[in-house]
Order: sequence, then C-alpha cells, then structure tokens
Amino acid sequence: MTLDARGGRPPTLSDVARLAGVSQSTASRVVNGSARRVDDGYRERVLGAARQLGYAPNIAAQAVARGASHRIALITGGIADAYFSAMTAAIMNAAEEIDLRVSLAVSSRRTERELELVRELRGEQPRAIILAGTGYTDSRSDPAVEAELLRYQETGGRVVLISRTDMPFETVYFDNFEGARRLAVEMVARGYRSPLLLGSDLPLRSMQERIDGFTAGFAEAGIAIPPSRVLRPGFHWDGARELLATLDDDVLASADLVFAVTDVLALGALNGLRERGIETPGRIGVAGFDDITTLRDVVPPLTSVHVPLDEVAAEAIHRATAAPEDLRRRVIPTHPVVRASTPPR
Amino acid sequence: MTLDARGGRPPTLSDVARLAGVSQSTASRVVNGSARRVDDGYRERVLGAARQLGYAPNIAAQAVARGASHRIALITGGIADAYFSAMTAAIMNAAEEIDLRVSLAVSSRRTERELELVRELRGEQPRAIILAGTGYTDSRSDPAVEAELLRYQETGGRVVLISRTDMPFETVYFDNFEGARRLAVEMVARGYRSPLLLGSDLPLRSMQERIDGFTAGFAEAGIAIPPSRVLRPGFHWDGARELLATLDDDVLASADLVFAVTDVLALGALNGLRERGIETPGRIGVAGFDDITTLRDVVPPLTSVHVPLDEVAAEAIHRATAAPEDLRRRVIPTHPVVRASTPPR
DNA sequence: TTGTATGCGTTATCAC
DNA sequence: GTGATAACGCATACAA
Repeated sequence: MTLDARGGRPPTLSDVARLAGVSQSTASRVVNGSARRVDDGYRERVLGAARQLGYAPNIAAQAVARGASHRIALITGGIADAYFSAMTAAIMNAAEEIDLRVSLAVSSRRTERELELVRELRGEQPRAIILAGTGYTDSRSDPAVEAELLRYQETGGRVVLISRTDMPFETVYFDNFEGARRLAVEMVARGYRSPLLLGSDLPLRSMQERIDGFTAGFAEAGIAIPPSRVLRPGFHWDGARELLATLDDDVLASADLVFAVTDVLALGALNGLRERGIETPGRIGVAGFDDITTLRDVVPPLTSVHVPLDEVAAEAIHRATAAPEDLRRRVIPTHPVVRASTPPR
Repeated sequence: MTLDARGGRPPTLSDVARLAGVSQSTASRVVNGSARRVDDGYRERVLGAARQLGYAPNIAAQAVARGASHRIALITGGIADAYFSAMTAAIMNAAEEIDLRVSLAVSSRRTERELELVRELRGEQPRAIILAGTGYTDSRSDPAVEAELLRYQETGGRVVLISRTDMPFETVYFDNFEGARRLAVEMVARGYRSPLLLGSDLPLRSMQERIDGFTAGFAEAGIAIPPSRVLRPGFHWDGARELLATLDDDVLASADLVFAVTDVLALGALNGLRERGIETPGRIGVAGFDDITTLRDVVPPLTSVHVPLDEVAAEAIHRATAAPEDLRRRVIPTHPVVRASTPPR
C-alpha cells in the first residue's frame, strides 16, 4: 500500500483534505495556523492525514497566495572569505530567530554580477534585499544596480546596505574611525611609536576611515604618521604577505608595528614578516581589524578591533523588517581587543 | 509620472501585457523563452514594456505554474567553518553553471535541526536535496531524517550525500584512505619515522579511513603505528591546539610528525606546538587533510591531502540532476600535496 | 466553525 | 503566431 495519493508527486493540501474528509479550507487552516480555530476532532484528522502522507506545504504556492514571502535576500561578496562567511552566518542566525529564510547570493565582488543578482532576487519577492559591503564597489557602484534597487524599493521592497555608503538606502554602519583611533591610543600606551599602515588599494570609504582613525589616535600623542608609511597592498591575504616579504629593509627597520585595515591583511602581513625571518611580535607587532573568530586565534593571537557582527546582523534584519518609523540611524560601535600580537614595548 | 501600473506592488505580467497591448500569453512567451516564436514587433514592445515597468518574473508563481523549481537545497554543517565554506562555495559555483539556485541551510551539526530543515526545504520543492557531511552524524543519523528524505525521494525528489555514508542515498565520496596512504608514503620517503596521529573523537567513517590509510602507508615501510600514538582531540581547532599544548613531553619527544585528519585540526596542532615553544617544522613536521585554500597558506605552508572540491561539487550537482541511468558510483580521488610544513628529515 | 468560490502570477493547452 | 481559458497549490472573503 502506497501512501501518496498521486504517484510520484508530492502530496498537496487537497490530498490531505480528501484523506481527512474535510474541505481544503479547513485543512489549510490547521496546517498554517490561521486566526480561525478548528474543531479538535477535525484538527486531529487533518494532522493525521498530513503525517500519513508526509505532507509539506508548498512554499511557492503559499507565497503566491499570500502575495508575500518569508524570505530576505542577502548579496554578499563571497562565502569562501572569512569575513563574509562570518557576516553571512551572523545574518542567517539573526534571520532564523524571526523565522525568515535567507536567500544567499554571491556577487564574487563583480558589479555586473551584482546587477544580475538583484534582478534575479527581485523575482523571489523577498521582504528585503541586504547587500553586505563587497569591498570593491564601495565608492563606485553601478548606477544600474542602484536603479534596480530603487525599483524594488518603490514596489514595496526594503533595501539594506551593510558597511557601504555608495547608495542612498538604509545603511548599517559601524564605527571604523573610532575603533581604529582607540586601537591606536592603546598601541601608543603600549609603547609603539612607529607604525606601518596597510590600507587597501581600492577607494573604499570604510577602509580609509580605519586609516584615518588610526592616524588620529597617534596624532593625539603627538606622533604624526607620514603618508609614506601608509602602504596599499592588494586587497587580499597574499598581497599583504608579498608586500611585507619584499619591503625595503630600511622601511621595515624603523617600524615597530604593522596595522592592517582587515584581519585577513594582518595575517598576510604576519606571514610575510615570518617568511622574511622577522620575529613577531618580538621585533614588530601586528594588529588588524574585524576580529574574525576564525582568524584571530593564531600564534600569536591577533590584536584587532572587534566588530560585533551579531549586532550588525540584528540591526540589518531589524532595518529589513521593522516599520519605517522605528528606524533611527545608528552607528554600531567597535572596540579594540589587545592580544599577544602587540606586547608592550 | 509614476511607472508602476499599480501603486506599491511589483508589476506583474498582466501589467506588462497591458502596456504592450498584447495578451498575457504572448508576454509570457517573450519573457521566459518558450518554444514558440513571437513576432519581432510584438517581442520588442513586450520587452520595452517590461523594461519600462521594471518587471521581474515572480519566481514563486513560475514554480507553481511549472510544477517544478530551479532550485536545489544544500544542508551544510556551518558556514563560518572553513571546510564547509569552501564546499558551499564550490557547490554554488557548480549549480550556477547550469542555472540552478541554491537554497542554503545550516544544520550547525545538530541532528534535530537537520530534521527541521529537511521538512522546511521539502516545501520549496527543490530538484534535489544535498547534504554535505556534517561531521557529526556520519554514523548515527536520525531515522526520522532518513524517513523524511525517503518520502521526498518517493515523490520525485533526488537526495545526494557528500562524504557521508549513513543513509541509503546517492553518495559522492572521496578516497580518504588512498589519499592518506599516499601522503604517508611521501612522509616516509622524506625521512619521517615516528608520526603522531590526530583523529576525531567522533565515530566518523571518513576520518577513520584517513587514519587507516595513513597507518597503512607507514606499514608498507615496515613501520607500525601503535594505537597509543593515535590521539583524538575534540573535533575543532581549539581541541587540537590544547591537546598539543598540554601533551606529555615524552610522547612528543619521540615524534617527528603530526598528521591530523583535517586541516583545521592540523592548524590547531601547529599553534599548540608553537605555544609550547616547539619549533615547526624544524623539530616536528605537520600535515593535514582537505587542502582548504584559506587554511593552507600559513607559515610554513601546510602539507595536506588535496580534495578536489570543485570536482566533488560538480559530481554532486550531476547526481542531483542527471537521469538515473547516467549514474555510476564513482569515488573522487585525492592526492597528497607536500609543502614546507614537512621538510625532508 | 465549516465549506464554497475566487484570486494570487504564471505556464500550458487548446482553438483560432 | 496569437489569444482565451484552464490549470498549478494555496489562502481567504464570504456565505452557510
């Protein structure tokens, strides 16, 4: 005896209703939890039938009937990347708490791909589209993407940006400047006097703010950081590693600290220094930014600026779902976490 | 002048058809690419109207009407984890190539969550559900999960397992034993004689195969690895770190190599050794398994066994979509990659 | 409380 | 080639 009413196809609500001997509406009311109450006898029978058939509600049909989905779309730069994985994980957790499914899309940091994705995702009629800073398009996003998002917004969608300020939408931003400034103050207190800064070769506002904040922190102690000591390796691990491994001896000789604008870069730098045979943190301390869990636990544990991703994610989900009047612009604070990679000098 | 025909709601195909002055059927034919041809004049007008309205096809409605979606569901152990991120990225890439969207769900390695997810995902009517080895439930999965998946399969779905053999479904498996065996042979050739093995404290078949393969490789050279030299730290980074950092001196004294069943564990071990002040690879070499890109580039670069995730992903997508007759059981080969973390002795 | 009827946005089957 | 019309699976306003 086979269980499914119609061979090879998933059971539908009609199948359940028929087996339970009730109308489809009644079946619908018990499986979805409508406002209306259903007689306990019927309720039992429907539930039993559903279980017996192995019924699972067709989400697409529900979305069509309801005219709205329980999804949000997340466009991220890449999931193999430690920063974006952590961010994605945080957002999925936050979304799960309020029973929102996340449609994940990866732009691989290509603007044209981003446009395609926005188009595609719009078709899923998500409650909101969240774009997590891709790290490439911060200052020069495609106008077509903006237009597409604007359309989406005009037709009832919500757009939330995380750590990017290149488009006029709700933005969750964290305090890059202040976190870096406070880190710099800590570093000065620990005796560091001559930092080398690793920025980004891309014109990213968030990264520049970290440079500026750090510079400001040292300036408070009367220490100026000349532009020549701000280096701009390629955006990734290997760029930083190579830059440090091949840097002029005399530049390095006078440095006692490397501050990189991301943890990934900091680790690249750390490895570049090691390859070169320079003892860290013995001769040169290393500090990063982001405080990604999977990255900071190296030897020596990495000093960094903590970005509370859970908070960022919660704020993003809030902006994605809350009533407009509940939205106040808020910058998430960050704070330095000093670890063994920057021992007192 | 506002563009949308109906204020605040996404434009529908009817809106497009109306604006273009054609029937809904014709509009449908041009926007989706049906078999039927459409007159070029009409075609242009429909496209124009769609562009003007910023039309995006409602995916859910398409899925309902077509009776099938263009999605596959992926259940993975966690995205903040380097191994699973890499796997997820590979699968999303492979899926993208054949225009399949991936619904990502994270089980956080909890079996009961896995059951919930299968239930939920079934509702999306995906073409297939892929479960990437969670690393926890390999040998003792929940019967309820299996039953649920069986139901899904009976009603036309496809189930694909990656690196787990606990349930009777299509499985993509890679050659843990042979990869580890060949790595062991290489290590012997490089002069290593007394390895310490880091397994898993969980009864995972794949992990045991790596231990067995490595042991077999040494056995070929006449070197037996006594059970006492097979350690089982917690499954993660920190477990391995702590174990190595606190291991008895005499156990360590006689060892010249640490082989861990995953790269994550290997890095934990590497850091544990460093904390302890033991020089690597000078005094003790370190090798892992998986060859995760984001993990291997440390100092020293990590010797590992390469698992071709792109191939694994392609195979999984193939099994998820190909006709049943095209399926032949195939084990993906792996191969050792020797790097600086295991210099010749 | 329950059932009937209608609608959601789309595709597919049919005549034209 | 094009356009009515009937599905698809589900939710809901309304009638009973």
